[in-house]
Amino acid sequence: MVEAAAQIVEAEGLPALTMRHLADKLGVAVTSIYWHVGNRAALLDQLAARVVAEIGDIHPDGATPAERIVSVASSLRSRLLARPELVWVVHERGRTPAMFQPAQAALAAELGALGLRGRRAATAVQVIQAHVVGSVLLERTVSRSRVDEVTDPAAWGDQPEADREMVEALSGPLDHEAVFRAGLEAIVASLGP
Amino acid sequence: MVEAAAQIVEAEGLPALTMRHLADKLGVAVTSIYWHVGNRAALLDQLAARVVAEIGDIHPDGATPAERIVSVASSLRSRLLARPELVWVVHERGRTPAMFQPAQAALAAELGALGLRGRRAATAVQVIQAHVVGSVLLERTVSRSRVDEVTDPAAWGDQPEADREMVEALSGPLDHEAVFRAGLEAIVASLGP
DNA sequence: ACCTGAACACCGTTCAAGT
DNA sequence: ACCTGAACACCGTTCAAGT
Repeated sequence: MVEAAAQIVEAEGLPALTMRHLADKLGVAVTSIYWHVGNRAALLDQLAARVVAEIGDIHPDGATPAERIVSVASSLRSRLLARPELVWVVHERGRTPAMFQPAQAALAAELGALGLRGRRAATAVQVIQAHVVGSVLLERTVSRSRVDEVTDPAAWGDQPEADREMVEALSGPLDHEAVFRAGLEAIVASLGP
Repeated sequence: MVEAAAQIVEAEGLPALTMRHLADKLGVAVTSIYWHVGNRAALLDQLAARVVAEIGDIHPDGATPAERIVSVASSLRSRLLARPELVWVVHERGRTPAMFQPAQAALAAELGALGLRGRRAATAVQVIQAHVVGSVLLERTVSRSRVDEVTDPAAWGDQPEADREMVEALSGPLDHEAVFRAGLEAIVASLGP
């Protein structure tokens, strides 16, 4: 039942998850769903709980603290990218902090190994988290938008002295992986002594 | 009419913007709205266009390129934080790239002054943009969530060797401004020679 | 040119009724 | 314990009809 709901959300988007659509998929009357889950909000909460558990299953990898920080951030990123619609449900139900808590704990341990403590460590955890979230959101944003807008360098037209190669790099297909890595490296570099 | 819609969205949230609610506020029949704007999607597009124009009105300030980069990122951040619900409409209507384009152009100019060109400059623009977006999203996320979750250090309980002061800093009220500045400084520092 | 009410298909949800 | 159909209040939207 929750599984069927998850399939609908990931395949057709959250708006497609109507109680009637779900009932049809299960071959059951709409009202039967209410007996099992209460209502739509409760159903979304169960969906969110699943994703929170999945995303929270962190396994840091690497020989040094810096490598393990990159590892945690990278796997967090790829998991968020793998289930975008369900991650959105988590956010909408206000469970984002719970989803990120295990990654925060893992990052905290590595930052401690780097000698960072207290408020400085807490800030570093959040900077890394913001970078992961921001780059994932931008990557998803591009895939949502109309191509003619992302691709059209004409939007830069009123700046004649603009760097042509850069404009093209920002207008064409973006290298999200490179952006993610560059930002992460800058952050990790700032942590050192 | 678009103004009334904007007020509803910012004050009561996007779900509260129903055609009937808007008609009531305007003292008019529901169907009259359709004559003016077509349908709900078109109304949201007009709303989005307004916000895109507002957010896009960038005025870099500062004596050095680095200072002006910080200025652009900071004013972008505060504008996004000032109208969260309407910014969300922009995102949902796929106009996020248009909303950020002027900031990208301003950042590009400053990066050029720092000697960055081509793909490297394009990546830097996106890293900065991701940082702004990520920190804004996290700040908004916290205000949405149940307090007991954000505040409860017990979630860290299974890690006895955890840094107490850091856990408290991550559990209590967060200093979003500090996170924003720390990340931005790390990124800007990575741009130099 | 602008506004209206009636009507339609679609929502989430409740409830009494069945097995 | 589990499922059902009928019914309700709410959506967005269309359309013929008014001024």
